[in-house]
Amino acid sequence: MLDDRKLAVLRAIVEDYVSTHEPVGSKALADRHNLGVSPATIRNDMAALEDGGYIHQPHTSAGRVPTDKGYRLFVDRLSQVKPLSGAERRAIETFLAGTLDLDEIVTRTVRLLAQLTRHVAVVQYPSLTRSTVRHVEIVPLADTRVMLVLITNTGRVEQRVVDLPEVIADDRVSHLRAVLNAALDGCGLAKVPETVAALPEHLSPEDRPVAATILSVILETLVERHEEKIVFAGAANLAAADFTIGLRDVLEALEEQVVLMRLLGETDDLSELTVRIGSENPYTGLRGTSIVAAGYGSGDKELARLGVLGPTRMDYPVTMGAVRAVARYVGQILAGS
Amino acid sequence: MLDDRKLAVLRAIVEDYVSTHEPVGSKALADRHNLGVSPATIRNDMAALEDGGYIHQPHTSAGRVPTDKGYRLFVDRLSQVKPLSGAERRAIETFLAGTLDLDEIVTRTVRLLAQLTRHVAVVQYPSLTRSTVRHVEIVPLADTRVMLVLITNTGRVEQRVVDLPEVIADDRVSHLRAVLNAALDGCGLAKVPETVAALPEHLSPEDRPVAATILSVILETLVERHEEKIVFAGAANLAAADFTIGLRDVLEALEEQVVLMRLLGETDDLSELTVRIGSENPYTGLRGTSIVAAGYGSGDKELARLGVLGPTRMDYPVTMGAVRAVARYVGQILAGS
DNA sequence: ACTTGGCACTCGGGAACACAGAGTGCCAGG
DNA sequence: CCTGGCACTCTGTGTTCCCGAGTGCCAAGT
Repeated sequence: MLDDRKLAVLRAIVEDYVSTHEPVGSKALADRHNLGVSPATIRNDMAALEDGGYIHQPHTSAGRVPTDKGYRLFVDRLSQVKPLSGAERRAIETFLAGTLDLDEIVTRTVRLLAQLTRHVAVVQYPSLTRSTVRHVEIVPLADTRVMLVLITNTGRVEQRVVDLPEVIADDRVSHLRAVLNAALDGCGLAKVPETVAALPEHLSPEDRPVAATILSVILETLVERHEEKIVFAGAANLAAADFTIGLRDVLEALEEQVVLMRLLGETDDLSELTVRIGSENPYTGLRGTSIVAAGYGSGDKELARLGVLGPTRMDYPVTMGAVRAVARYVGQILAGS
Repeated sequence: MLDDRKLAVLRAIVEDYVSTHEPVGSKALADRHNLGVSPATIRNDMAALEDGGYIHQPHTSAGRVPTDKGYRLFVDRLSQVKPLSGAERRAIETFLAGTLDLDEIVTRTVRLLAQLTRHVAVVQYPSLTRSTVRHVEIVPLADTRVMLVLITNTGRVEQRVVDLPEVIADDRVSHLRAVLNAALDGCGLAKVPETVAALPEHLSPEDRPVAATILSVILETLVERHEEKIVFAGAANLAAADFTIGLRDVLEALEEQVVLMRLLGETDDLSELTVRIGSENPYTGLRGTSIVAAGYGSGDKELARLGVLGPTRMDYPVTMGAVRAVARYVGQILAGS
C-alpha cells in the first residue's frame, strides 16, 4: 500500500514541515526535494497518505501536515538518529568536566540538554531502589531530634529529620550509628527492608524504641520518596515554540513530579530511546507535545531516565541524537565517580 | 497638588483595573465607587493624575491604566496589607505540618506560596554565611576520593566530592573527621575561614596534604555556592495571566539563579516587605512584572528571602499579605527545628 | 473656586466585503 | 502509471465603514 516513493514523500513532508512550521504543498515538495516526479503525482501520493491517516489537511486549500501517526512512521522507519557534531560533543564534555557531586551532575545535565535541544529537558535522579547504601549518619539536633543522612553509591544524599520517643545520649547515638553502618553498608536498597527487620535483635533492649523509630524512617524514605526526585529546565524554550495552545497545561504537567515520572516512561529496556508522540502519551493537555527519553546508568544497569519534551513538530533525528549522547556521557561520568 | 479625592480616584482606578484588566473610564468609576462626584469631575482629576504621571491612556479614546509610578503610590500610601482569611491560614498550617527536613520545607513553601497567590513563587535557601556548622562528615568513596558532607544548624546539607592527592586509610579519615568536627562544630560559617587557617598546625605532618585539600574544598563550598540556592514554582500561573509580551524573557530570568537572587533584593532590613514594581527592577524583559518579597528567619535574624513574581497589575494588598504570612510561618517552623 | 451637564471630537476594534494566491481533485492524453 | 491542464475551494489579508466608549473643553450653576 505504501510504496517507497510514498514513504519518501512522507519523509519530505515531515522534514519540510519541521523546518518551516507551515503546511507543505505538492509544488513546494517537488521544488525542494528532487523526487523525480511532478507535483500531480505527488498529489496522488499525498491523497493515499491522507487515506492512511499519516498526513492531514488543516483546510481544503492548504498544504499537508503530518499526523501523530505520520511522525511515528517517520521515527520508526524513515529517519536515522543524527550523531552530534564535534562542537556539540565538545560542549558536553566541557560542561560536565571536573569532579562533581550528584547534585551538580544532574543540574548541569538538565541545563545542557535544554540548551542542546532547545526543548524542555527532564532528568530523573538515580533510582534509590537500584542503589546500595554507602553510609548512614546520625546527627543530633536536639534532645529528642536527630537528622538522618543516607548516602548511596550513586552519590545521592537523602536527609530526614527524626523525632525520637525519648532523650538519647551521644554515646548511644554513636553506637547506633556503628551498628547501622555495619549492617547496611553496601546493602542493596532493595534488600534494606529485610536487613532492617532482622536488626533489632542485635541491639540492647534499651536501644530498641529509638532504633525502631529511626529504622521506620529509613524504610519510609525508601518507600515514600521512592524515585520521585526529578528536575527540569528550559521552560523558556516552550514559549519560543509558538505553541498551538495549552502552554499552561504543559507547564502544569512539568511541575507535577508524578506526571513527569510517567512521561519519561516506565520501560525497563536498557538505554533504548523512547519516543512518545502527541496523543501516544497518556495525558491530555500534552497533546501537541512529544517526549524523547532514554535511560542512563553506569555500566550495564539503568539507574534512571532523562529526556526532553517539545512540540510534536520537533526535529526527531537531531533531538534523539542529543538525548542519546547526553545519556551516555552522564553514564560515563557516574561510572567514574 | 494631589488632594484626597484625587488619591481616592487613583485608588479606585488601580482596584478596578486590577480586577477587570481593562482600562477604566470616568463613568465606570462613578458607577462602581461612590465617590460622590460626577464623571466630569473625575475626568478633571484624571487629567491631573495623568499630568503627574500616575496614570496613562493607551489610546486617545480609551480609559486610564495605572503607571508604575501610580502603583507605587498605591502601594505606599493608598493600600493596606490584607491579612489572610482563616481558611488560608489553616491551609498554610496543614501544608507545613509535621517534622520536616529543610528540603521539604522549602519545596512545600514554594508550592504553597504559588498556590496561594496564583503567581510565581521564589524561595531562597537559608543563607550559608549566616548559619553555623553542626556536623562535618567524610565518607570514603574510593582510594583517593571522599565525599564531604556539611550540615548546618538551619538543616542545610551540602555535599561535595573531593579528589585527594594520595591514598588515605580509614583510621586517618576517622581522625580527620574528629579533628574537623571538634574545630568546626558550632562555628559560624562566616568564621570558618580563620578557623580553617589555624587548623593544620594541630595535625600531624603526614595528614596535612590531604587535610589541605579537604579544607580548601570546604572554603570553596562556602564561597562559590555562597547563597545561590534558590527554587521557584508556579510558572503555570504566568501563562494564565494574559501576559502583554515577553513570557519567554520572564521564564529565562526565572531559570537564572543570579537574576533571581537579585530580584528578591539584597536589602538587609529584617522581615520588611519589599515591593518592586515594573521598571523599578533592574532587568529589562521583566518590564510588566512586579516582585513582592520578604525576608524570613528564625528569631530575629534574617536567614534568607522569599517572594512572588507576577504582572504589575496584581492585587498588591492580598499578595503582600500572603507573602508576609508565609514568611512568618516558615520562620516559626525553622525556629522549631 | 469648584462642580456639573452638554457637546463635539477622536480613535480603536469589529463587521462586512472583496480579492489574490496557494493548493487541491480530477480528467484526458502521453 | 505519470503528467499537464483546468476548474474549484478555501484561508488570510487588506480595505472600508461604522459604532461606541471615552475624552477635553466650555459655559452655566452652586
